[in-house]
Formats: sequence, structure tokens, C-alpha cells
Amino acid sequence: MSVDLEVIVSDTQDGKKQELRLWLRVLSTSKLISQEIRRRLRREFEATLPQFDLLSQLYREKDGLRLGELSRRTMVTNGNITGLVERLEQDGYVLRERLEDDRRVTVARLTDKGRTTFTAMAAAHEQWLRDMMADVDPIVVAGLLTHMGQVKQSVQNHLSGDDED
Amino acid sequence: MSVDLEVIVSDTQDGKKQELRLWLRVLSTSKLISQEIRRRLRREFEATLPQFDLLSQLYREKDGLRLGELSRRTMVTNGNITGLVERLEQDGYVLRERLEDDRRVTVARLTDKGRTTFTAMAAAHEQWLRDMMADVDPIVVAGLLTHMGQVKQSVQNHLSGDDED
DNA sequence: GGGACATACTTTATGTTTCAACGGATAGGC
DNA sequence: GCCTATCCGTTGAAACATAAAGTATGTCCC
Repeated sequence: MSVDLEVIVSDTQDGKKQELRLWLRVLSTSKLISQEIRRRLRREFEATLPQFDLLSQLYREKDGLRLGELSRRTMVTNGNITGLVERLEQDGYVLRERLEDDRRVTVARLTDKGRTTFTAMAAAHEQWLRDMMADVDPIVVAGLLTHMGQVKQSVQNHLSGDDED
Repeated sequence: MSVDLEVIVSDTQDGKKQELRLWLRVLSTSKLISQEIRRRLRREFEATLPQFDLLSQLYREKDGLRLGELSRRTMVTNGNITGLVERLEQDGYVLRERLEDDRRVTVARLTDKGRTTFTAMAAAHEQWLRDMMADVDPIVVAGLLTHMGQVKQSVQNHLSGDDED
């Protein structure tokens, strides 16, 4: 599926709209990959992309993370983290507990089951990406990595609200 | 400072996880821009990004589009188009009517109000993107446009599901 | 202590996303 | 005419997105 939004704009070739065109291309590509990853995560692991993202954050932090920190890292809004962690807790992948020092704070941590499952998911996930980008020259991939970093940085510098990564 | 080249080389060229890293960077960048665009669309036009996408498709088609075609172009699933168009119809931006020839088909078309509003949104949208990417060299933008195209093409060639375009 | 304020998380309301399943409409085979 | 397969759109449930309001809890300052 997909003829894209970008096609619409691309007929006016003047360089003025390059940034817009790049955004539309990034958006459609990101959507395309997301949908594919979502499908496979669902089919093979009965998990969602945000869940996978959240697990990968916890995987690197043996001691767990506060929900607010999770929110920042996954770029998922605060209100949404609550439900996300709740479901993962029900599935037995995550534990949630309050801090003694500060009763406002909740820390989420991977269970052993969560750790094991995530390892399998991560391996599959990495392979999917290699497959999907198989036709792209590794040199190009490396270049994209760098230049997309520049774009991200520029965007962060020009946010209307506040920011960071 | 004795930096060994090897580290640098293996870092940029040990392509094993480069695809994964690129995907994560594309995803976070895309999320970042999406969130910003959403904020501004909401604040200044009380619209959402999918709505904007949909309007932009209709803008170029005086005669309107069938919902199925809209679904393909916006990369939004069928079930979602229904609600999207419904809300846009309530707001008076879009008209919906059934075909005489084929009573299964519904065609959506912009109203004058929708056309006017979209024009303003599109202009603002384009400016926002220029602002956000202001720190990126135009040469880099052009390169990204090309190379992201290659990525997109590669992904489309390796979808597990089925369809392509 | 008590009031003002900030922080951390939850809740609520609205919209978008996916998938699966349903019904109406059309087209083809008989 | 009639059966069946297919196409088109809608509907429903569960998950996730946002913003905004609510609830504790912690902190500061008088």
C-alpha cells in the first residue's frame, strides 16, 4: 500500500521545499517500517512497538527506571506510561514499586521473564531491520545515520516548547 | 592524542547493527517532528496531523477520492478513514457522497471552506519545516532526500505482508 | 505548624491506530 | 433468476497518542 503524500509536493522541484519534501519522505518511510515492525511484533510476540521500546529501555538499566525517566526516553507522554507499564506488569514482564525515600516515585524494573522475552524480541527485531534495508549500501546507511543526527539536532534546537533527548 | 583508527573504522563500518541504529534514529526524529507539528497544528488550526494529511490529498483532486484510495495514499487503514472523514465532515471541511454507478463507493471531496483552510495550513506547515531544519546544510538535505528514498524502496521490496505499489 | 509551590504519577476526554468481523453492493458462473 | 466470491465501507475492541485536570507527596519559607 501507499502512494505517498510526498509525491504531491515533489512536482514543484524548486529547492525551496526541500525540507518539506524530506519531512514527508521521513514520515512515510517511518510509517512504512513501523507498520511492518508492528505486524511482526504482534504476530510473533504479541507485543506492540511502544512496549518493545519500553522494554529495551529497562533492559539496559538493571535497577529499573522511574516512570518519568521512561517517559522521557521513550518519548511517550506521562499519562501514557501508566497504562503501558500496567499492561506489561499484568503480562509479567515488569515489576513496579514505590520508593521509600520519595513516596511519589514509582520505579519499573524487568522481571526475569521480561528479560528473557526481550532478548528474543531484540534479536528478531535486529534481523528484520537488516532484511528490510538489505538493498541499501552500507556506506549510505552510515551517511544517513550521521545526517539524520544533524536533522534531529536542528529540530531540537528549534522546538517551540521545550526539549531534549 | 593517540586514537587508534581501528575503533573509528569499526565503528562506522562494522555494519552489523547500523541498520538498527538508523531505524531508531529515524523513528525518534520522526516522532520529534511529528510531535512538534501536532502541537502547532492543534494550537493554530485545531487540526491533527492525519487530518492534515487527508486534506492535502483531497486538495489536489478536485473531483475527490474514494475512501479506499484515501486509505492507500495516507497509509491509514480503512477502518480509520471512516472516522477521520466523519469528523472532517462535521467540521465542514469535507463532503461525502455515494456514487451512482457503484453504490458501494463513497467519494470524499473538499468544500470551499476546507480548501481555504488547507491553503493556510499548508503554508504554515512548510514554514515550520524550514525553521526546524534551519541548521542543516541544504546539500545534506538533498542527499538525505535521495538516500531516504533508497531506504524506503528497499523496505517496500521486503515487506512480509503482501502488497506494494 | 501552615501556606505556597513544585514534583511524580494517575485520571479523563478526545482522536488515531490496528485488526477482525460484519453487512451491503457488485460481478461472474450457472 | 440465483449462488457465490469479491470488493467497499462501517463497526467494535484494545492499545496508544495528546492535553488537561486531579491527587498525593515533598520542599521551601515564613
